[in-house]
Amino acid sequence: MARPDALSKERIVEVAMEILDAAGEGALTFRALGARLATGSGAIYWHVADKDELLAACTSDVITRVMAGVGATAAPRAAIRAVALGVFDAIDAHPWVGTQLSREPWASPVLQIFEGIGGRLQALGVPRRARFNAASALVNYILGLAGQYAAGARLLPRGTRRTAFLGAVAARWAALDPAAYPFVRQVAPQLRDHDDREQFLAGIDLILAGIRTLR
Amino acid sequence: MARPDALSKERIVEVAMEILDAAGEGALTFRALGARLATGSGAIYWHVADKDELLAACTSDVITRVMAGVGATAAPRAAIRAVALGVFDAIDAHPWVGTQLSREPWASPVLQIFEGIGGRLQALGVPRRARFNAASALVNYILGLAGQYAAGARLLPRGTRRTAFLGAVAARWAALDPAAYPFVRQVAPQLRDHDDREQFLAGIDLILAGIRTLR
DNA sequence: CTCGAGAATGGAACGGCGTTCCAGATGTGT
DNA sequence: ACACATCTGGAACGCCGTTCCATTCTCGAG
Repeated sequence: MARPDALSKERIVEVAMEILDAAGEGALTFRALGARLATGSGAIYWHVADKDELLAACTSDVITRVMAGVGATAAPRAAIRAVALGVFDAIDAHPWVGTQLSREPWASPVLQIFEGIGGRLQALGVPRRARFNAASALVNYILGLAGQYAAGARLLPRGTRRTAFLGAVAARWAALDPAAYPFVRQVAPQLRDHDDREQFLAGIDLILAGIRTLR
Repeated sequence: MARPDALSKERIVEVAMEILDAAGEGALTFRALGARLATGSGAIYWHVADKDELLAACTSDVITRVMAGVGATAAPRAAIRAVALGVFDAIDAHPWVGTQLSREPWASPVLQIFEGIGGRLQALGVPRRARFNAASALVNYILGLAGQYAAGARLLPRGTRRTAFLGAVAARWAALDPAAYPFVRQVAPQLRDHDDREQFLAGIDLILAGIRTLR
């Protein structure tokens, strides 16, 4: 043991995240990983059970850091917003995290988010019975965005300006059948100009406003 | 043309849905499809561009039927709930729809849902400027559930009782570190006994309550 | 009625994937 | 120094989506 170039789960996860960030989810294969680590794919399996475990470890890494960053924000409303924004920013920086969160919602990262949000609901004055539903609603909303954002990243030709992309989609929306899609046509201009992060936060605030009516 | 056993996109989609419903997303391959249709995989490509298009066609089929079923429900709040529940029930019956919705949120089925919800917001008294965000929040929430439900279906050994499964997860939640997961431990019993559909609807109502504060 | 062109078919072949297998290298305790 | 467990790396397996192409089928023009 203890060769200087030794393989380890940590090193594998580290390189896997580099590949994911640099080239997207499709580029992470055990062969690519082996090449980057100058080894064969078989060696990797000594440290990692399978691809699912590897992706879970990568995701856990990111989300654990996010939750640590939120720390002990005092005000419960601010803390919930901080958790949500932390997750949003993590997905923005690493779109593959979005895929993973919505693909394995029973895994530890989602549980951490659930705890981070649910734990502040009592302080918000939410009655005990309603807390489970309230926390689920917030987490569901976050996971919905996670999947959507990851899908967008999958679609975007690497490096495409997001504004150009939104403009193209907005144009397609505006060209829809007015009889079948009046609402979509109406909001097409807002799609072109909207800010994802702001809209995400507006949704969180909407749910928080709904939660306040439970008191 | 017009042989009695002729292949067609409709027939392919129909059989694909049978496979998806009977054996899950993993079982849908062009080879399996070819076997069921008594043809080779090459013939299928004459009618369908690729697997993505095939899955999109299957999903579109399901969601179009859902939206038609909702029809012209008069009261806007009831209509929004009907759309949401229709989507929920469709995913419950065909979990692969959940995967597909959250994997391709820019595609037509999600747009139909978006229109079906957004179109009623004006009648609900939501100010014009807030409608885009409100509709997005509801759709995001629905897509979050979609992904989660599909993930659950992927995990469940075919035919496992859902209650047994929930009991097992609840037990795992109850066994977590009390210092790190106080909230999750607290709600574990509620997870065991909760009804997915009710909880989903409670989330919709929570967001609708939040939307009402916008008036 | 014939027959050629386009539509449609089906099965072989390609490249790539996750995963398994195993012969060998490497470092450690005795 | 030697046996042994740990660890490595590359070949091989069985799938997958997709492409390719020789063949069959259908129908309208001559």
